[in-house]
Amino acid sequence: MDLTIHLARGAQNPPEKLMKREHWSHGDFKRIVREMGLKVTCQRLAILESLSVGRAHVTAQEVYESLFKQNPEIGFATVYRFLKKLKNSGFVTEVRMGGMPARYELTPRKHHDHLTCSICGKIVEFADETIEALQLEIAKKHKFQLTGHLMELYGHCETCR
Amino acid sequence: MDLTIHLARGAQNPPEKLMKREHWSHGDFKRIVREMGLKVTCQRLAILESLSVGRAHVTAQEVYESLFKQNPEIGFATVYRFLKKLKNSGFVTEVRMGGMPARYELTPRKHHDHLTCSICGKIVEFADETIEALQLEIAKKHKFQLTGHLMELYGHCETCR
DNA sequence: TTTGTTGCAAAACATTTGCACCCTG
DNA sequence: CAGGGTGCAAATGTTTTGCAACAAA
Repeated sequence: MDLTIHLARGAQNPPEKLMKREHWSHGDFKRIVREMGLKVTCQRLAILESLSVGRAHVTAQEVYESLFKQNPEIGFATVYRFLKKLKNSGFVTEVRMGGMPARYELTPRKHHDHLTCSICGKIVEFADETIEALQLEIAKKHKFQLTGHLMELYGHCETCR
Repeated sequence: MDLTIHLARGAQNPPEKLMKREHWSHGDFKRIVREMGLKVTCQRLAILESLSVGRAHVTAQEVYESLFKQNPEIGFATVYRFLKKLKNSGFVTEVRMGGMPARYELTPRKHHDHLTCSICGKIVEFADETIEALQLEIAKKHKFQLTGHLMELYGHCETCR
């Protein structure tokens, strides 16, 4: 049973020292790829670059298109393949909304959940200590050891109402 | 952008009197279809029948296959089309796990969320008023009108630890 | 009779995979 | 130079749609 997709927190976490930085340099990206036991290629660096500069929550297609504009010598298979590896290593987090294409973000240093407008797709990040605590309690009550959770709120944003 | 699939609660709810029953008769199904403003056909009744007897959380393909065995005169387009209408009317709830095909169940009468063991797959249902209230507050703070939510907790159950 | 519904086949869509070539380590 | 990584194209799997025939109201 593979539930890693759901783990907004939990799952494997990347090494602390790499996740501490707020902004990323070319060198960090190389280190990340090596850390994963993979070969460093310019495509992989470009994918990481693209994830770090654009706005969060991009689809694989969006990553591919933004890279294609700069250098048409890239295939979407590479994007999908590397994104999947990044997800499995915990460096990126995959978020899915219904039947929509998956969206990716560099795994945030501090945990948060999402509030999504179901009309325009706008995403607001939030964190709520109390809810986190209550979740732990619920797990404890049922004698579960909590390893992760998924919480997404859906609604209509101010401009779409 | 359609996210109604996520609405574990919220969205349009079916008329109370129809949701009160624990078991369904042929007559109930007819009433449900009429309630939705649609024509009553044997395909639609068969789909509802299939949802009510089998185990919960079936895929559209599973519904189609089970109906096809009894009567090969049915197309999957019909299943998908009616399932979507049932979902929009709130009579069935769609659940998605990662990239897997959508699964459907007759909308449960009382709202709950799930605590899942990621080792053995055991599912515990729970409801927490406080969390529900906090979610409403979070939405309000960001000027969203909350229409639904998705909350799944993952962990290891007592026996799997 | 009128309008909604059906099955079929084809399209749409996101994602994965096979393969010959290429590049990193 | 060995083994992974790449782009391309084709395959996959789910869901949607166009359409002519058809059936419920």
